[in-house]
Amino acid sequence: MDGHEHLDRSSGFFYRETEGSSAATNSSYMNAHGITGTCYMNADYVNPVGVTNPSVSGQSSLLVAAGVASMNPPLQSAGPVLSPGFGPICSGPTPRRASTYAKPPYSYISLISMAIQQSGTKMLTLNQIYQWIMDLFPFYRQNQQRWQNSVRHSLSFNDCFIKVTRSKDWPGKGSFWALHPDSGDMFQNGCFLRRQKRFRSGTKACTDAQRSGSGFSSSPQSKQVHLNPRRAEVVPLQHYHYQQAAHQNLEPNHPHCSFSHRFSISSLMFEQQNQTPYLPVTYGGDSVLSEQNHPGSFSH
DNA sequence: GGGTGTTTAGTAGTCG
DNA sequence: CGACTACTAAACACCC
Repeated sequence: MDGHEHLDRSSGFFYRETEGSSAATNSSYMNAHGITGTCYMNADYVNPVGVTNPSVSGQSSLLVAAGVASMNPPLQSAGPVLSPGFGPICSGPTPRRASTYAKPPYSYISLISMAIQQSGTKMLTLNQIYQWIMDLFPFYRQNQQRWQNSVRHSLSFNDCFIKVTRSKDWPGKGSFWALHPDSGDMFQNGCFLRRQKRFRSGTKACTDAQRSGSGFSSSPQSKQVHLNPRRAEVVPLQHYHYQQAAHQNLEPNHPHCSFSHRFSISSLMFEQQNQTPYLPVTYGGDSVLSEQNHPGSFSH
């Protein structure tokens, strides 16, 4: 954190201290209650700066569905900041333009999960995850060393992420990272704001047999699988993820998910499939999604 | 050498 | 209040 920006994980709101305010953590909560600071809602997370490709609308719809952003964030609005379709979120006394980007209300685990899930191959390299996060959330274009360290830590530390090592036939830097097949119910109601429970590999029902025949061979003592690009091109795991997601918490009609949360991946997928084609955002010619079928071709 | 991956430690917020 | 979760920092090893 910057020491000036604070996330209220319970509400999903992000608070920014006014200039000159103390960096002490206590003051942030005074701000959160509207005493001295300004409350920003989701529409402030993504800024169109650097977005020049009109195809961004597709991604915008996805983000709006997630409650993340409008591509026209009310940075200069004088009244209460509105969340798209959800009414006033916070009515701080002196809303002011954000000098920097607000931190998204997602944990790193959420961000990584979203990046992986929305990728065509359901697995990304570390650098691809970095890029996805930075492309969607300008906040993360700063202090990269700090949050990228946290991302690496999250990938290693959390059992919900599995490392897919490259085969010798597929050389390159770094491994691919995928979601554990049984990690689908981590997020309450599919909401990415906060995990319902921590995924632990000890509870996993995914066996080596499930992975066998899919191009993956599992290392029994680690959360590592091996990718054989000749054999399966990760498609089976991809399907497995889709089915897992669709029939677990990601399905709006699932008994454990009686509503479609606006921060849920189901909302993202619904928007993507039924409203606006999910076109890649292009920054400097690099496409976030253009390499969906070519995970190894993503380079920056 | 830089990127990647692992691990440990400390701190803080959330939840039951 | 304790357990859990998340974030951050740091150190270290490995690999391309």
